[in-house]
Amino acid sequence: MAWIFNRREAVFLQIADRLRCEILSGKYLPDQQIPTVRQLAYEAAVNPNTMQKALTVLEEEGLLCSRGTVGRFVTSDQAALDAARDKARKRAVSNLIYEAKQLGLSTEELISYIKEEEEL
Amino acid sequence: MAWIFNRREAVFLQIADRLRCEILSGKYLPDQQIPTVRQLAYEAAVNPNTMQKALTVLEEEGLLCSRGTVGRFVTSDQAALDAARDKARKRAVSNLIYEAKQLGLSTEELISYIKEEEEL
DNA sequence: ATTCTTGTATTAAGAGGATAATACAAGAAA
DNA sequence: TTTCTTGTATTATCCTCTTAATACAAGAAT
Repeated sequence: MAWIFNRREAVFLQIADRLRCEILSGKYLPDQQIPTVRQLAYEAAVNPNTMQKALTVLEEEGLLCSRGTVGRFVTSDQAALDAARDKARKRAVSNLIYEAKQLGLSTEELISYIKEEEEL
Repeated sequence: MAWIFNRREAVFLQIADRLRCEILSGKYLPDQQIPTVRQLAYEAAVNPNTMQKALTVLEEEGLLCSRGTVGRFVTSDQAALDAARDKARKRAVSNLIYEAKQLGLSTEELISYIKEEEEL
């Protein structure tokens, strides 16, 4: 099934976000090969160029590395993966707190909203 | 001071978000006049066209309305404002929870992260 | 050795967003 | 009435993103 993208952000960045999440959440293990550019592009239903651009982002972040013509792999650097996971979490939380403040929500209100949402 | 924008999303959408927050958080009261297009564009340090595009978004949402050549005003429809506030809050919370799940964070972990962040 | 598959690079075309520079209608202010 | 200020519209230019269509080098598979 084609991946879903919003029209606010560049697709290649949304793809990078999604793949980063998948890597950090363990869908792909350290040193594991990921699907080819063409395969991923087909799955996401985007142009191969767009997929490659997204993969380049993750490569520059040190999460993926290309092994010549063999294929592309998740880094084997466990520490780098842990650091990236921590960074992503902190960023997500900071971002929500920022948005909540913009809306005039206190931390307590925010937590109660989250608990409410949880029950659905 | 010039407003700060990221390069991921269209500037006019970021402006709309910011102004929406300001309206919903009470910076501008119902029926109150907001600064002119040109003034806001100057403050944000963007092209007047870009500012107008953002204002049009909020107009279509029913939060702002233009009174001919007099200027632009926050809606006097208190119910509409309340509804928009509620919608914005729910959306922000849902969004964080979604992101948290993507990262493999449980609701409990998320709340503890928020409390941590609060203490900074 | 030959073919396949891999990542990678290039070029062109089109869409959307941002800036710039105006222009205009209409109510407010003088 | 005249001038100012308001929102609004128009046109052109530039940049980024996306798609499309290839092309190529190099290791893998045969």
